[in-house]
Amino acid sequence: MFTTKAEYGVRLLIRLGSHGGSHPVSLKSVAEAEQLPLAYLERIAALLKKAGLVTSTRGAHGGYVLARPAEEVSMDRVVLALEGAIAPMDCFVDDPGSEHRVQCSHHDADAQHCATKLLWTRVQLGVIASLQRTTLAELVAFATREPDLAELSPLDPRPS
Amino acid sequence: MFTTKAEYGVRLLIRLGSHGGSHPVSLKSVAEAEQLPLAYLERIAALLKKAGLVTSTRGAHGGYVLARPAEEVSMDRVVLALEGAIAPMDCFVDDPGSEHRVQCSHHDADAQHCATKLLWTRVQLGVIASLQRTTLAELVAFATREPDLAELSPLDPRPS
DNA sequence: GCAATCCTGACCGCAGTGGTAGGATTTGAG
DNA sequence: CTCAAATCCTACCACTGCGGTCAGGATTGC
Repeated sequence: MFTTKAEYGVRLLIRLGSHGGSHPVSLKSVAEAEQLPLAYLERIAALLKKAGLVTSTRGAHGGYVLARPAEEVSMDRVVLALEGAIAPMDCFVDDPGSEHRVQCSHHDADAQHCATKLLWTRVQLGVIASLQRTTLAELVAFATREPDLAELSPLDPRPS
Repeated sequence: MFTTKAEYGVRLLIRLGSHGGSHPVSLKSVAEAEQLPLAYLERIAALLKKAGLVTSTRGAHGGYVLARPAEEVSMDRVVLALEGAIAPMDCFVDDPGSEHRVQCSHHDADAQHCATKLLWTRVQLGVIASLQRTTLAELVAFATREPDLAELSPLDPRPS
């Protein structure tokens, strides 16, 4: 359904949200803490930047910072930026520009009363509603509590 | 997210539900009516039969019949039978036998407070809830009603 | 017997995912 | 000024799974 881009991208945002925000966070540190490949994470961060969810500063001691406070970041925009679309069926492209455009496999005039369209529309609304209800701040709070497993530095809960 | 197995399988069930149910419906007729490849549809029908959603009669004039009335068939069981799992993330396997078993990428004890787990759980519940609310009878009624009513308001979001 | 139909296994092209490689560019620190 | 740290960018690639085909076998009504 969703790919690892969404998984890794959300984890990256949680790391940025857990950080104070005074100075930027490098992808290298996130990749090491989350055990993710750095080169792959770079391309994921590019998606988030293109969507305006993060800002970047290049050069030494550069990195990424959340463009807006975590409370104002709802996960539907995040997943949309990372996955490109939120659609339960591949023939089901949600074009935000126009109204609800649906390219069903029932391509012709038959598509007007395509019954599966009704089903996938409900599923899509269910997914988007679940994502909209969740903010990044909520996930950050969930990730940083229960500090018994990471007492010394709650931002760096590496075991071993 | 979902594959064409779900799309084709649901359409097959709608065809079976639209039929009276007196005598079985052959896959060949459904394949021609829906413009689907017969050999592929056969394997999809096997999934529905294995899940106990349809019954089959072999031989000449054989075919498939709904195992239960369409009102008692909720779409979550249908999609589960066709897709094998309803999970927003590949590391997210819903095992109905035990409790919520989650194999997150944070594999070890760290998975206890894995923040993405919270997000994907909500999405999964949203999808399953949307599917559970929809019955096959509802889709059959939507598919068999007059087309002129559908053409007037194709975006008609009436929940009825 | 024969045709229709369900059933089964093997096979296969293709697109996308997940990841790598290699570099180019910008910037702070010494 | 130089170097290292970091973001950027493009191309490349192995692998998996999807969508589909093919061939054949098993079962039944006429």
